[in-house]
Amino acid sequence: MTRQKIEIKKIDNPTARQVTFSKRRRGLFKKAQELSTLCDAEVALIVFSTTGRLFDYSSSSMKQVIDRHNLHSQNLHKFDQPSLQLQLESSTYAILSKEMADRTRELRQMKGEELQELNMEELMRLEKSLEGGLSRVVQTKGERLLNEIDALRRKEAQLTEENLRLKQHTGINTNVQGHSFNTFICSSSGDNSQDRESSNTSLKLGKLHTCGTTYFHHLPY
Amino acid sequence: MTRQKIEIKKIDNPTARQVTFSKRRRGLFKKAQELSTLCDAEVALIVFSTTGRLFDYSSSSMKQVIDRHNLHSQNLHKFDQPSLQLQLESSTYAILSKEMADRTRELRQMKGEELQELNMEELMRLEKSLEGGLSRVVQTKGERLLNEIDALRRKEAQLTEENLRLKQHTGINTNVQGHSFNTFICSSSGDNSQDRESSNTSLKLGKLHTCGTTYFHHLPY
DNA sequence: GATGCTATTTATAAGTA
DNA sequence: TTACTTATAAATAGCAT
Repeated sequence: MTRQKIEIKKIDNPTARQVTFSKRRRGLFKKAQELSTLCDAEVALIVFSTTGRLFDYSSSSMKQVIDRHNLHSQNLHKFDQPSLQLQLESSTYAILSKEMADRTRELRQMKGEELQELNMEELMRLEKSLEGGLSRVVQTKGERLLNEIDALRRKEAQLTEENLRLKQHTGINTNVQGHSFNTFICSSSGDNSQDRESSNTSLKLGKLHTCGTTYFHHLPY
Repeated sequence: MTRQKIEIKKIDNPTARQVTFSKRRRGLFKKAQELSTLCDAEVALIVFSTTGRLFDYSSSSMKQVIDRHNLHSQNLHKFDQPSLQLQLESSTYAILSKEMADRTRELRQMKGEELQELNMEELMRLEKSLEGGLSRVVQTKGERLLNEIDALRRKEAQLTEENLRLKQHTGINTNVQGHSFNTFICSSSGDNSQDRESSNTSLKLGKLHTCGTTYFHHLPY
């Protein structure tokens, strides 16, 4: 394909054939890998040289891909096993397979793909579902963060107290100020410096919920 | 590899990913075939798209290549003689079940359930995913609605013009008022009785409005 | 989804080391 | 066999349809 265009037919010269095999094999495997990475596809490639050497590649596991391939192609000739057991298996497989397809599609749609096949009503239902999920996720995240903050604040209080006790014991007089985490994080509103107990958690939760999406994005998480 | 060099990592845009998949898949299969022809090699290639579609190629027969591959790699697990067919099937079944479970869980999590088993990082990733999906859904909805509105406007203009012409021809002086569609959509109580065309679309719009999630607020997505 | 169109990037046939 | 080089053929990313 370069210095000179070549015809696609078996290369006569064994040496040249071997060289070409080596080069093109690499190219092929590279392309296979790129396809799987770029397009999130499952790829398996098996090559035997004339001399019988094996080269293979699989984006996941060769066994998995081959199994999956068997599944797909067995649909074309699934008549060849009168075994009842097998029949049952294949029918459960069919059911599973269908459910799988449904779920996959639903998942992709929740990620905003394949929307063209939805009508307006379904689109709105999807939107509602996403809003619901998002709101719950955001709330969970908020709760999680508040809990951590609360825990930290307790620890702060505890440490401060301990500190104080130590200072009294040693008679050293250092002035250590404890920052309120509230103030630190949500400096928007009033002065919260005196609430060191969890009582304000519920309050904050409500606030989170109301405020909606981006809340703690500036937190060091 | 052309207009611009691309990085080999999963393509974010689903549409672009699909296009690339289609193009590169062809290229890959062509190369596989060329290798087998030029170098007299035995080649098997299996590709599953993200959507689960199967594409395969084999220079001889897929079964033959896979069997040969098993021979070579069986050094690693040559103990599984009982029934290769059954083993394959039951393992595929296991794989399918597992995938099914994964997908079900992911789906539930997108709907805001079972969030407790996610750590903060996963939670944030989920949030991002939801935001992305929601934004795409909202955008699709908006585009769809705008298109309909546009179509209706055109029809309105056309009908109005025709109406005028007819009136001039017949000399009849009927007073028909053309509603602005804007007005039409936003007024909940209006009298729509004179819309004789595409009444079903108008209806849909009305219904949508009633369904009333946020309406055009999201359009600029 | 696919197809067609470039401007570029890649792959690679031949040859050389 | 493997590793470079180079001129050229192929593949393909980004767009438009």
